[in-house]
Amino acid sequence: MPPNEISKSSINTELSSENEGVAAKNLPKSAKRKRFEPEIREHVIKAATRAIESKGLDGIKARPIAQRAGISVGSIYNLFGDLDELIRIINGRIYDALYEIERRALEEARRAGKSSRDQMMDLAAAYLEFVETHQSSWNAALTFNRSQTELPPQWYFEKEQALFRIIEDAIATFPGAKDIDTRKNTARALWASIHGIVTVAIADGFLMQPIANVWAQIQIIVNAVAQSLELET
Amino acid sequence: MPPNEISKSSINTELSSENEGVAAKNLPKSAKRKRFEPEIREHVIKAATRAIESKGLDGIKARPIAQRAGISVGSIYNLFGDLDELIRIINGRIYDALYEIERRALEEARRAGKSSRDQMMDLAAAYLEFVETHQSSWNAALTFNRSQTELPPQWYFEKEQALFRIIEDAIATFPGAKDIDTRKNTARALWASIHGIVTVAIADGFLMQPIANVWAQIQIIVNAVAQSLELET
DNA sequence: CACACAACTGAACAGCGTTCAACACAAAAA
DNA sequence: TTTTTGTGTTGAACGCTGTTCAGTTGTGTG
Repeated sequence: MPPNEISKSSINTELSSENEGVAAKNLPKSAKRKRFEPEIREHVIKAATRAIESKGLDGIKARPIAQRAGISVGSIYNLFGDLDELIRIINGRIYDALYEIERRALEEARRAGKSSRDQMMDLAAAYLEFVETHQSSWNAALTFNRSQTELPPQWYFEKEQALFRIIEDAIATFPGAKDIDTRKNTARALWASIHGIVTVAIADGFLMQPIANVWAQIQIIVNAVAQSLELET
Repeated sequence: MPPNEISKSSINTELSSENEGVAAKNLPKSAKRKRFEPEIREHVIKAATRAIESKGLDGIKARPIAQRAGISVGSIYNLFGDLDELIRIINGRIYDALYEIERRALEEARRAGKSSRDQMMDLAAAYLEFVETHQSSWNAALTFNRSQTELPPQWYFEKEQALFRIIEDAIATFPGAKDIDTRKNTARALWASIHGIVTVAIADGFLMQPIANVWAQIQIIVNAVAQSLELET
C-alpha cells in the first residue's frame, strides 16, 4: 500500500492535530511574507482536514482555509490546482489510516492465535470502530467519491486492493477459500457487506439501528460466510 | 408503503418521460402567461428528473430547470420552497419505483413456487438490475442523502422499512428465522450487504469488478446466509 | 547594483441558490 | 361595466461560491 503523494515519512494515523500553521493575525502587522516555508502545503492540508472533521465536505471553502493557513486564496490554487485535489489528498490519508488500522487488527488477532473466523470478526469490529470515530471524514470521503463523475485516480484502486488483501489473508486458511478467485471474490463480498451494513446504519443516523443491532448484523454475515467457508468447495 | 406527497394515482415506475411541459419558446412571443395550470408542478418535477438522469445531482440548477418548464426562477421557490425539496421528491419516487420492482420480483418468484433461497436471489437480482438501469438517479439519491447533515424525513424511513419487510417476507419460512428480531436483523443485514456489494462495484465503475464478479459476490452472501438460516437456531 | 524570474496576491469574473419589491392578472365589489 | 382587492408570478439583485490572472514583491543571478 503505497502512501499518497510526497509523504515525508510516518503515515499519520492521528488525523486531527494541534495547530495548522501560523495564523495571519499572529504575524507582525502587515509583515508581507513571501516564499513559503516548505511545510506550508502541510499546514493547508491540516486546516482543510480539521474543516472536514468539524463541518464535513462543505467545510472545504477556499477562502476560510486560506485564511486559517495564513496564505491567500490564489495560493491554494498554486499549491493544489483546485479544491478537489486537496480533498483527494485528505481522502487518501483517511484510506491510509483505515488500512493501517485494519492491518494492525489482523496482526494482533493472529498474534493472539485467534481462529480465521475471529480474525474476520476483529477486522469488522475495527472497521465499525473506525467509522464511528472518523464519521465525518469517512462520510466526506464516500460522498466525494460518489459525487465525482470521472473514475477515482489510480492510487484509490491500489489502496482499495490493499485493504481487500488483508481480508484475503484472514480467510486464506479456510478450506473453502483455497481457490484464488473464490478467495478474492469472498474477500470483496465480505468487505462490501460489512461496509454496507455500517453505512446503511449511519444513513439512518443510528436511529432505527442501535449500535448493538449493527453489530448483530455484522455477526450474522461473518458467521454465515465463515460457516460456508469451513466446508470444502 | 405510502407514496410521497400528493400522488394523484399511479405510481410511475417509468421514471423518464417524453415532454416536460410547454417550453417558453413555443409560446407566442412574449405571451406573459399567468396563473399556472395545476400540472405545472409535475412538469417541473419531470424536467428535474430528466436533468438528474442525464447529468446527475448537479444537473439540478434552478435557472435551467425553470426555463425547461417554462416558468421563472422565482416560481421554483414558490412551488418547492427550495431545490433540496425538489430533489427529495424525485428521490422519493425512485424509492417508490425500487419498492415496486422488489415487490413484484418477490410476488413472481412465489407464484413460480421458488424456494426461499431463490426468492432471495431474485430480489438481489432485481436490485442489481434496478441499479444498473437507474444508475444516475440512484446514485444521486444516495449522494444526496449522504451529503445532508440533518436526518432524512420521516417518509424515507417508512420507505426503507417497507423495503426491508419484503425481505423479511422472503426469509420468513426459514427455520432459523422464526424469531422476529433475528428475522429483522437478518433482513437488514442481507439488504445492506447486497447494497454494499453493488455500490462498491459502482464506485469502481465496474472496472475492477466485471458484472459477473458482482453477481458471484451476491451469490456468496445469499448462499451463505440461506445455508445458515436452514438450520434451527 | 540591476536585472530577470518565479512565487504570491487579491480584485475581478462567472455562476450558483435564494429573496422580494414590483407587477399583472382574476375575482370580488361597486 | 368599472374599480378595487388580493394573490400568483416575475426577474433583477444579493451574497456566496470556485477559479483566474495581471500585477506586485522577494529571491537568485550576472
